[in-house]
Amino acid sequence: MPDTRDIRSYLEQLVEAGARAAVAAGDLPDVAIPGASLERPKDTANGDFASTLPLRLARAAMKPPIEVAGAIAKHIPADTTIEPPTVAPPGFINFRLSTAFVQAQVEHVIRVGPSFADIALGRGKKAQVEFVSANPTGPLHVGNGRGAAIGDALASALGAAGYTVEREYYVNDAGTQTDFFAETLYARYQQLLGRDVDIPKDGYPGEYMVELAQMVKDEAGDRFLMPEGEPMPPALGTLGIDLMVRNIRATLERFGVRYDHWYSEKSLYDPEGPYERALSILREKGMLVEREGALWFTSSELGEDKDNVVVRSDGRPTYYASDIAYHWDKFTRRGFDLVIDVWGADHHGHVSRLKTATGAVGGDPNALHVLLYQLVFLNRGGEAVKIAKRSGEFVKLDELIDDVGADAARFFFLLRSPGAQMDFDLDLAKKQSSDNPVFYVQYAHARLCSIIERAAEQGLTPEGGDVSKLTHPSELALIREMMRLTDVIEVVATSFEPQQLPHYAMSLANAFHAFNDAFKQANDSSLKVITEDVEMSRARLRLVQAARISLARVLDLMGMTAPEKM
RNA sequence: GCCCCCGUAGCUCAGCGGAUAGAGUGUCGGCCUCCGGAGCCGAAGGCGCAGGUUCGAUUCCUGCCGGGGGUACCA
Repeated sequence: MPDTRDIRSYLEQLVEAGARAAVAAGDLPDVAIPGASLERPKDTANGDFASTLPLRLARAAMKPPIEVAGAIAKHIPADTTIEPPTVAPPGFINFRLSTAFVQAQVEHVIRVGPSFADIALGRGKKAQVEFVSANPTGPLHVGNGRGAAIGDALASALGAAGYTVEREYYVNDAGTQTDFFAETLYARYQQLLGRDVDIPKDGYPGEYMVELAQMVKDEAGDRFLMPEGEPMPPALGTLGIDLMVRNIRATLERFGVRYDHWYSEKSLYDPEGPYERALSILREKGMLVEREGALWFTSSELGEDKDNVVVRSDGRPTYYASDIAYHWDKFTRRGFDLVIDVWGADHHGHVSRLKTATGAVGGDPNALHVLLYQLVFLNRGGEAVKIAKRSGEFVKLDELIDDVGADAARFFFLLRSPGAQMDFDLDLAKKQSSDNPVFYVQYAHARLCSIIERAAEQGLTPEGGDVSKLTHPSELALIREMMRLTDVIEVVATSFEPQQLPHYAMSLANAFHAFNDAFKQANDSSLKVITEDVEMSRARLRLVQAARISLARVLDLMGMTAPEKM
């Protein structure tokens, strides 16, 4: 007997068996069967699953699709998991799961508990999701929050899909921007100590740099102050980066994101490290040439629109070189089977050449997925707010968390597909905080908990409940909605677009609310979970328990809390 | 110029080759002697334009028109 996890493939086998039997019986000409083509009808009136195989087969079989459907349906073996399949124009074969099968899924959910809806898609494979990875030259802004919500949920979904997943933050603690950051910090630091200096032209004008300088001064006094005209002490830059990374890490923890690795860009340049290894591979392949004093990767020979500099004329490696080394490390040294980089859309010009270079140093470009999320346009009551980091004016992720909370912010970010630009009205987000859809979902979870608690006060528990008593349409609809989580996880883990999660969560919460209020609609108190009928109550409590498990699972995948009370 | 993303309900967005295009919010109309109304039920309202592929296109392809982003020896 299949369960929620494998019902789809089970039905596919039934369809294919039916098609083969139809051919064997002479009801269909001997044509190639392209697979069951099973999908979920939008309208539940058409059943739980539908096969469009007849529509695809019609031409080759030289019969109208509806006749093909009839021929196949006739030969689909009788089975306890489904009702007899029906045929619908223009040529669908519709399947409705048997009530007994649907009811049995309540027990399935309770049995597997927190791992409900896990699938085997990525079993035995290692996946890495790298996300946020903002330069540690300033606090995280709202746009970084979108990347954090997307990357973390994606990692969770991949985990549910069977992958061994690592979350990684790539810390840009080397390179040009780091130098500008250090010089700005030193300028601010000198200003605090009474020196009349300007911050560098390409530096970071934000007010937070003054606060950072103040922190340094508080801790170290004037220890980093050099005589006028002398260069700044390198240790100050390192300290500044460390403080910033700590700040970023704290923000992400407030946001509910935990990384497995914080990968230092600087470490790429260790002796015999990824940088040396990756560049030597390119050199051996004859893909590095010197021109105009710089070292170029001849990427145009691999189909890129131009060559790209990997080592500047002053001898320092470019960001591109770092990324080549970094991705060599991901694939060759660490052996990930699937690598996902979550980037802001402003980096999109970099995608193609990164894939090309990754392939050139021995990685698998097809296993590298760069997920671009479009920028977040902030406004306050309709007036645009710039988030350009270097102008110094941006809204911090911390402020957003203060305003609307981590759960609401995450839910909101996930709701939009990464590829769509999103408007975020900060005033509205604050105002809406009580009727934000996030509360709708969490409220459903809290009520599920409170029903179980209320029942327990009356000595009622789900134990021993007989799920075959669950026959009301709202009960069966709720179970069917729970079962759909398996599909959702598969879609997210293969499309890498996590917006399905919040949409599903709302749908599941709605199915619960409808179930929970059914007695009001029908004006029939015997439809309540807790009624005089003890056996009925136990059965419904069993359903409530399973629904709670399902809803908690989606919330967890989205990185949100599942409150027992609100 | 070239490249990428997006034009779906008043607004913010799902839907990614199938049967009557969905949700939230907003508007209108119902439902509390209720296990928490932060709820439920119902109504009105939409695929930028033009071709093409297909049995079938909101979905894939081409062009056009809008909006945004990229096109550094920045990251």
